[in-house]
Amino acid sequence: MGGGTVTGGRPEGALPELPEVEITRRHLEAVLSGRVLESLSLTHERTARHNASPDEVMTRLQGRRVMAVGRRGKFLEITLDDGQTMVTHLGMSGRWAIDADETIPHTHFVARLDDGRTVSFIDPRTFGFVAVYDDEDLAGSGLARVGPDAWADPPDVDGLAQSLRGRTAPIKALLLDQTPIAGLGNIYADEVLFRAGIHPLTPGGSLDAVQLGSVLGSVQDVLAEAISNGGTTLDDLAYLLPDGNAGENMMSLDVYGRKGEPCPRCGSPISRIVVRSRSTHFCPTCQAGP
DNA sequence: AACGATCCCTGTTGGC
DNA sequence: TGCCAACAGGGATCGT
Repeated sequence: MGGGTVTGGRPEGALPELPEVEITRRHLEAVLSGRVLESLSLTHERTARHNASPDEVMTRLQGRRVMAVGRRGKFLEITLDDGQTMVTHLGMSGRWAIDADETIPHTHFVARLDDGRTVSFIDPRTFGFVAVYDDEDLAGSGLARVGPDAWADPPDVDGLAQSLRGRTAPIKALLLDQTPIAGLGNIYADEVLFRAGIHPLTPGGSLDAVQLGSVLGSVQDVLAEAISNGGTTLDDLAYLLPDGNAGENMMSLDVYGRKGEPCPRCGSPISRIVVRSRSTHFCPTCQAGP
């Protein structure tokens, strides 16, 4: 067990990426849509860091009705009835829980709804946040810099080619950048490149149309599988779905966290390198070097 | 502009 | 056994 550590060559911990955020969105949508936020409790300064203070967040949310729960990349956008938007990001260790025990450690935010239910934000490492924006705030926020959603609004080959043109950074780094395509994190970026047969250090701008098509197809395959499996829980104490269950996608990971294990396609030992300070797993045979 | 480095943060672990 | 440095990573920010 453990958060973000390596044991026996297998990293553990929670890494909320697009599938985990999408599953969270669906749960929150079911509970929040049409409901009024009656009472708020935001008890951690850092969780409110995108606003002036926790008090400001609570005041601006108080009494608002939820109109819609959307998602772009790994950001959740909760549209309110007065034109404001509540934006939340799970960071590394954040999760939303429904009707949870409010004494769970690292519970930084609780909203009680007009039907008596509650939604809680639990985030040990506080990389996540809860923010309230008006339109002007939103335009200057991190959400405004996020590119097309990898699942709901994926770019086509020409669009991706255009955003990668001339880029010399490794494709792994560009997949994590959230600008060319939004929603992939460290796990699924590695899985996508494995399925596409592309070495993670390949300069992004050097990929041809066939390779970009393969990347985009792999993105859809990897995300569809992860969502249908309920997301990836690497650690039964870390990432949990809002209903408290664990995702079952870990068994479907081909390369992430499998350094030294045989490639599921060719049997070569999986390699681990570091790209942009992020652990990167690939098959040296199936993903020939740049 | 593009790219890389640095920082934030905490639970867990491996080394001593 | 116990202490503690090292490690994991998304996004913001800054320097080159």
